[in-house]
Amino acid sequence: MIKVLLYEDNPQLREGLTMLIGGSEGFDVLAGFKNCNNVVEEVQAFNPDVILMDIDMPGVNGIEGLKQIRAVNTAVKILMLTVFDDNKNVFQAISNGANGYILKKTPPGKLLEYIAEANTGGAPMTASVATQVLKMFSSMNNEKGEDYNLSDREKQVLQLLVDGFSYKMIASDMFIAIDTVRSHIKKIYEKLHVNSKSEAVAKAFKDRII
Amino acid sequence: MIKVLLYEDNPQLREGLTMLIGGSEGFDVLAGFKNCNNVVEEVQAFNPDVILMDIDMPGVNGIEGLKQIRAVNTAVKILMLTVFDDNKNVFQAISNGANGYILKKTPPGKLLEYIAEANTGGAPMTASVATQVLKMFSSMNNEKGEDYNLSDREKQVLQLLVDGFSYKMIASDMFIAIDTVRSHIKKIYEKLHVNSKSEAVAKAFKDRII
DNA sequence: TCAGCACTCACATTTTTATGTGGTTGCCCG
DNA sequence: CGGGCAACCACATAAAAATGTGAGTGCTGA
Repeated sequence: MIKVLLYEDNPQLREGLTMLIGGSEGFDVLAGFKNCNNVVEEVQAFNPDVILMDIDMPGVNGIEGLKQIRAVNTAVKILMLTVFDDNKNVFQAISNGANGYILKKTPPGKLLEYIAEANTGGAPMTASVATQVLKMFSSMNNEKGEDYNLSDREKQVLQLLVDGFSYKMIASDMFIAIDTVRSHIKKIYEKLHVNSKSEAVAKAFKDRII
Repeated sequence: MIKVLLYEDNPQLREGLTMLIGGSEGFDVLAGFKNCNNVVEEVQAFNPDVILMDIDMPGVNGIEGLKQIRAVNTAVKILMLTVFDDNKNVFQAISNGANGYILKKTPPGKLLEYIAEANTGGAPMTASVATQVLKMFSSMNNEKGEDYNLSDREKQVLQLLVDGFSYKMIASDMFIAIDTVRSHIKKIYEKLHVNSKSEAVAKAFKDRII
């Protein structure tokens, strides 16, 4: 039995969802609320498996509610439910630990499926939302700079530098002499056009070499 | 009629997929290939709507194939198909413009649904993959974990360290004595729980202090 | 087969960092 | 008004890193 908590300001929709979900085999609607003003207390009191959270609500909105819940509970599954799949809200929601993001126009059958999916650790998303997420993701990560073509060994050394290892530690970790570590590092500096450990580390992060 | 192109090295699976998809109403399998060695030419010749792309193939693998296609064609929908939902591949795939990422264990009915969804601009994803994507996303965007409460001056010094400045340079840049730089840095190390410049730099990046 | 390159190691020297132990100012807040 | 703290400075020493020069091995590809 999947225990569901509802947050939705529209009384008709809230009723409708309660009927639909509560009337289905395997689902139980614990309660429904019209805003997130006491969301933390309510979640703690009811201890649901899945929360359906509308975004556009008066008072404390869904994103804010999501944050508040996540501040004290990272286990409960939270499905954002909204009319629009606007970029900003999607971004905010998933950045703050929402487990899924579905549109209100989702057909009833699908909705139940999504809730079940979220409950078992999935991340149900309306297709259009998924598309947005992928776009955001790829736009964020596309500018891998140059290659610097470090050799495997050099990459390995650089990784250890990033992890805060000293030359001595790297040497013992890689089973080579400390002087060998030195020459690797000298080579790395040449390739990255830097001349200190910390610059190399910074560059490794900036250019996502590691 | 959705025109589909298949890339899958396993002959049985390729045949099976061809049967399944080609035998379904509204779908047409144009061709199937066992590797991506001539992927660009093939895609241009057949001009499919959707490409099903296996990741683990000998020769040019699926990720590489994806890149090559995207270099010349950003319109065709590409669905990655794989046995594992390992982090690295998912990341690579979506960073390079895949439209979806589904596991081979996906039931036949779902598969057709996914292809149709991709064709209409959706981003079908196996739930476990979607979960991963959300995790990656939120881990990339989580606002600075701890605070470490560095003072303004300390933040300034750390910033210069990240920029590759030596103590001497920091001193002249900030118009303070090198010994003052030292004491600032010692304090920073205490607060960040590190004991070397490069560790501090790494932490600055990881925890987005800068 | 020969040049190029990655990888390995050695020795020496200088520079930079890290650590420790002091101290002085000036500000804010109880 | 006095304690706490950020910011400043000094001296000393040990450890680590950076730089230079040189050299052997083994693989690869022209």
